[in-house]
Amino acid sequence: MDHDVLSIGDLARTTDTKVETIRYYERAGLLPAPARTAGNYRAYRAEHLARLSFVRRARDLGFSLDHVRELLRLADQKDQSCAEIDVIARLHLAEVDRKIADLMALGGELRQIVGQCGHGTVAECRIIEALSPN
Amino acid sequence: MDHDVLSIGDLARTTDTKVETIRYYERAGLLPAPARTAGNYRAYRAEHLARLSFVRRARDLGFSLDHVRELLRLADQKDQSCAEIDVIARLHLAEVDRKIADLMALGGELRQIVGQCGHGTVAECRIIEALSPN
DNA sequence: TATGCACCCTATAGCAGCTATAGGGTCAAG
DNA sequence: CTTGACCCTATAGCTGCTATAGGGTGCATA
Repeated sequence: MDHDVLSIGDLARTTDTKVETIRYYERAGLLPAPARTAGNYRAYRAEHLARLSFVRRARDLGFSLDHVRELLRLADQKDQSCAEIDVIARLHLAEVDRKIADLMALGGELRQIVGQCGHGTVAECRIIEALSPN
Repeated sequence: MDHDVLSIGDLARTTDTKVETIRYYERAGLLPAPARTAGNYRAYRAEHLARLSFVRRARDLGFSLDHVRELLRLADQKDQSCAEIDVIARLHLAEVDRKIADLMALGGELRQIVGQCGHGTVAECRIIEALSPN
């Protein structure tokens, strides 16, 4: 009947996160430890839901847990400049772009290798040849 | 004076691989355990060098250790069809393409978010806003 | 001969970011 | 009063290495 209290399972369903992951985030310092019920169950409130949603969204955007921790800390200082937030986001974007470039180069090489396969025996396989030294 | 025997350090230098990684590959079943010297040092030969080079090349192309193990096994059956090799390579290529697509979508979102930053206070920060629920 | 140094050995723990297990306790419904 | 869904902690596992600790080997030099 406690309408503004959420169990860990409620929170998991609402944010599409596994229960174990939520407990892991707590241990990792991404979520504050909530109050406990008489039976030692975690009792979450709206603020926890907001915070977990923030974490999930940042994770979906590929930020590392370290970056998420930083972003959370900065987000709490409402009167400070958002310069540091901008830096983190730009750094992350640069890394994403770098990863894309790496994967595209790799994909190009792979496509070339795969395209040469003559579907014969292993002895004449161009893929194996491409992987072999000399 | 043993000219066709390589120490683990030699192999490491030649293939640009860390010594620990070579030992790890042996434990992981990617490299056969080589003969040992009187002093219990690993004594590698040309065949090990070739095999490690193959592994490195496959890893550079992003194949998982499981896939590399499979490729090694298949590469040894010279008279079999190379169909399975082709399947592994194509599967991997598909995964690379999928990752690129994911990262591009993510990069697009990030670029939009970063572009909106007005460089004011955290309270008005569009990045934080974009990460926050509601 | 001693000693220093680069190299080698094993075993084990650590990294990210979870996920899965074991072995229990809680709580509401039937 | 038992069943079943949920919750708890602690710990181990995953990938692909990398890094330590605590030793042994082998060669050159003082």
